[in-house]
Amino acid sequence: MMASGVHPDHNVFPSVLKSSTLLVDLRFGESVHACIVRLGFHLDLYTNNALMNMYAKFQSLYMSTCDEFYGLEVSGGHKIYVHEVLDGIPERNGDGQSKSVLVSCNEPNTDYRKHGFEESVLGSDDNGNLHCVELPCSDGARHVNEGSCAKTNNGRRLQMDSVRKVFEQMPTRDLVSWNTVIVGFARSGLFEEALKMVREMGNANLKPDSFTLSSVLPIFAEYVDVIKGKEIHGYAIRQGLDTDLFIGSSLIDMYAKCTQVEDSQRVFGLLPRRDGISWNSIIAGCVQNGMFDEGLKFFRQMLLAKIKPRHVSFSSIMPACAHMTTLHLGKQLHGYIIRNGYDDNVFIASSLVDMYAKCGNIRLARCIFDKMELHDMVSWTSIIMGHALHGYALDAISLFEQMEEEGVKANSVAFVAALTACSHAGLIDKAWSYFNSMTRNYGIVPGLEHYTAVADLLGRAGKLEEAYEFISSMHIRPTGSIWSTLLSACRVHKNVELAERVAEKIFMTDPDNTGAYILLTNVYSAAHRWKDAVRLRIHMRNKGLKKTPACSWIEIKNKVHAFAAGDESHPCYNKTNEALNVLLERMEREGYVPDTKEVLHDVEEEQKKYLLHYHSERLAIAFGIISTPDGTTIRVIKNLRVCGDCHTAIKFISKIVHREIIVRDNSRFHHFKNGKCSCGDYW
DNA sequence: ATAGGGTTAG
Repeated sequence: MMASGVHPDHNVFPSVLKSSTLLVDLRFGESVHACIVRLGFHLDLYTNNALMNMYAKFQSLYMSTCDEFYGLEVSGGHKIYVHEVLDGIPERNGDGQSKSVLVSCNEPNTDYRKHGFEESVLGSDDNGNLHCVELPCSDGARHVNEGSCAKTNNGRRLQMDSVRKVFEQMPTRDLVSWNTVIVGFARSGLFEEALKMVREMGNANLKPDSFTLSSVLPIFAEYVDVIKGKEIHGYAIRQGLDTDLFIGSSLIDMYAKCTQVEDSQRVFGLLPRRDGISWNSIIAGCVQNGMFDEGLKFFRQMLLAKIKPRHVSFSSIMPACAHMTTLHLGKQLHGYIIRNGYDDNVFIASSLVDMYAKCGNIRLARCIFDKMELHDMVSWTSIIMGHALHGYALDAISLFEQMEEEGVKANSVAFVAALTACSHAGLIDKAWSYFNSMTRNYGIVPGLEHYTAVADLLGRAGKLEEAYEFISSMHIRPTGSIWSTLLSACRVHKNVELAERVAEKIFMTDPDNTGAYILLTNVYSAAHRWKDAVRLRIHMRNKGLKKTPACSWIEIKNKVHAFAAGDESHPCYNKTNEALNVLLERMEREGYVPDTKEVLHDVEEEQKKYLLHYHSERLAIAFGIISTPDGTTIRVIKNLRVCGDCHTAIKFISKIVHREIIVRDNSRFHHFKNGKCSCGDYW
């Protein structure tokens, strides 16, 4: 059209700009922008709105490829967002050891010095929300590394500056103009600037509409600020917008991210109409809050409502299968995923890798991982954690190294996986090197998970005092759960004195911790301190604390079977029992001597043997053996730690029946084959 | 010309 000499009118440019947006062609868009200015259409409302939309889309596209955009997690659920590295600001010390960075935090009045930044050199900027602080770049720079800043600097803000410039030179602005800018800021993580625009919009006598609200709500979801989120909800109700489909799903998501799933459900229940996204918001909301059954229930209801699951639905629901270790469900979903051609999606593939690993099939997990075209940090982390979970520490470590070679930068979760691998294999030196490198070179602040992995490792390796010191010197308050890992190590290494000290720590914050009582009782029994063991049992009974019976599950032909010691309700109980007796006889002939030390002393020795032998995992294994004569792998899911005697017993069983037996306890899978376990005697 | 939901963590 231009070549033929016809002059474009103001209707042309919005379409052309939309094309450059969809073609992801920034340079073309910029030349169209030049053309607009040259022809004098830069005062046209629609054209300007389209221009801003284009620049904002490029900005969010850039942000979605930039992992560091979310910034740094600091304690208490807060995050520091690194916005950009400022050039041209004189370094205070002049020794090249610091860099000025623009940051903000979702916690007001943050003392950045606490998080490894030097004191603020400029204070807040004119927005009142961004802070210019100095980042020491020496070895002491624990919280940000230069790489993340440099990457951030390349694209961050540049396109949003263009949006702002267009916005400022507009003669008139309508709701769409404001909404476009607000969405742009919100999706680029410049939350405070987005909120500031909402306030200014009110000053310009424009009322936020459904577009505004559904763009602003995700900010409060990210901030985990349910108070502000509720204010928006209230405003939506007053405007009669609370049943809007878009606002509805952002409300569901906001409440769920603030752990108030009941409110999510209420909002969902009041929606007059539901599409795939509203369904997915409620499903994801349940799953993210650990309500797996509820999530599955909604997933089924969605299918019944004839809403076709979208690819997002699968990555939302898969973690439910992973956590509940329902392999048959996961497999069914996998089938659906393949039939719909969703299997090339990174989110879905990663969730499948995780699901198969958690359900005990690391080979399939690896197979899916190897078939993926692109590996991102999450898929790497899933497969590393999978190998760690199965005790294949060396594979996990070599995968971690491969990840780094391919230029994928580890984040704090990836380090949890690496440290967990080390912990399960007793690789102390390797673990320390990861831990130190993480804090020094990656700027990651160790969280509870990292500390737990290291403490667990030290404990398992018998370095009990060192573990005690390590936990005591953490920069965050130790929780009952991290002390529990040490208590359990005290049981393994039979250290009564330390066990008492550790249990004391646990009871200080959680006097009703049943697990801790049981562990301590076991320690006393193993040390023949019967009186103490009994005293503790009586104390527990007086407090009304009951031991939850150990339970094991096994999946045979798509059906889950549960076994608990002393529970005779399974239809095949008698046959299972018989099989177990035959097994015990053969085991004893092979040299198995039951370790009855931790069983209560007031039981006859012969009876102790049987109490031990009718442990839930052995019932499940016996059932697995008689139900699958074809010799396939037996996979048992157990809800407690596999104790020392179980470990020995299952080794014998695997040798006698010549089968691979995989047993999962709370923390990992043990692979038994030919009388050996993948984790050796190091359990 | 503008809007909402997803994968990894003892």
